[in-house]
Amino acid sequence: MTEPATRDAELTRARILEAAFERFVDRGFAAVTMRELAEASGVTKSLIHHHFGNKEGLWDAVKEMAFARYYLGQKEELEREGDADANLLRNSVVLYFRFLAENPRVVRLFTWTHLEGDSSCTHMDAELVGLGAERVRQAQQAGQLRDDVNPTHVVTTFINACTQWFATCEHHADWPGMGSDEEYLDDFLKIFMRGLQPD
Amino acid sequence: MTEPATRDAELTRARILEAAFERFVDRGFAAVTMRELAEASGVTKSLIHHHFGNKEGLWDAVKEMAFARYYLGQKEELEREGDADANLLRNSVVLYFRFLAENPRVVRLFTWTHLEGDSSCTHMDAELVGLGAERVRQAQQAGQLRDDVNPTHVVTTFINACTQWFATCEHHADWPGMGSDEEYLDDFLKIFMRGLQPD
DNA sequence: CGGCTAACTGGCCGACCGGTCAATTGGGCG
DNA sequence: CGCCCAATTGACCGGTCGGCCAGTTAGCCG
Repeated sequence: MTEPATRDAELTRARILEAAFERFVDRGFAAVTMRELAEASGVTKSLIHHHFGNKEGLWDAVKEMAFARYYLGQKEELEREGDADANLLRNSVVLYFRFLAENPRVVRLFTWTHLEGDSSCTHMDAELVGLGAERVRQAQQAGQLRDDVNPTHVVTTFINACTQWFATCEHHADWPGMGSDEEYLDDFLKIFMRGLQPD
Repeated sequence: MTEPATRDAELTRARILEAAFERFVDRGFAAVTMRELAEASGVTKSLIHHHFGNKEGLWDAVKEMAFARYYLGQKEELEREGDADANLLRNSVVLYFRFLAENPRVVRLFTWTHLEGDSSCTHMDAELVGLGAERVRQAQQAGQLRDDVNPTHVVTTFINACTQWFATCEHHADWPGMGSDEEYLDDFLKIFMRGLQPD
């Protein structure tokens, strides 16, 4: 990286955060060293301690930053929508799937976070799922979706099906019979949307 | 742990593997030390090196053991079945879901493995999914399932929906609106099975 | 201009890491 | 019994870890 012409604490923090985000998400908290992060962000190890306290503090800051980006993006999409009908649900699935496709690091970040039992994103996630579930509930009451399933489970089902797809995509990329991202999405939507049609 | 009365290489290996499995799966490869594993399995660090070469060798052996258990169990279930109809698919979902519920460490093992980009289980997984997809294809040809979806995607969809549920279960255990394992499974099956009904 | 504070550096520390090696022990086999 | 080899031990190694601290530098404000 190019050196900053002048001292800028905010810029320095951002550069450290970006380098740490990449590496923590790619290889995991324990496998990344402070020395490596210092070199990658063009500062000294001591400076990272100065700004973030210790390694855990840096990791927390990385997660907070990434979660905030994710949360704001998702919430914006959720609130942009109009009437709660079947098409809205379909659209939400597509948007979520596309978001994950374009932000593979987010999937990995959530995976690491869940593995280490960190619950710092629980409330954020709960709120987003709650908003989605409310839309499903409205569509159920409008007779647009079958109403004998828990709206929260509807949202969770498609989140799970999308998230796990990208969590394992390198793994099954070239299996026989496995299609592309878009083909999987199409087939999932066929099953999911017909499975939710009212009687 | 109690000490072995007599020297038994096979038993020693098994005890090391078990202690390593627990800890690697709970906290990840990089966060576990050889010293800790030695103490936990009641042997010296040198003995672990004697039996498994180095830390990576032990991790590989742990994965190999766990994958073999998983693979044999799943294959047995897949081959026990009778005619390929809709009910068989439903039953496969239930069996897979129950297996993950009873073996939460397996979910974590796969998650770690995927995160670190290890493809050692790719062929095993591909074979199991292939077997399942073949059953789906048979049911499609028998007119028991809709035939305008890729059979591999059908299997992948339910695997993803089940796996990710358990990968995040601690995370959403007490969210408002979220039901129990069985309630989620019921709702997923409602959506999934109706979504796959032939026209 | 001068001083104060925060940004930033380099060197150092004790702890602990994975791994090695020579020595010891014990069980099985001729 | 006595040999032999694998199982097992404990001491030790060089390297690296996260963190600390005393000192330096640059911008900002009065």
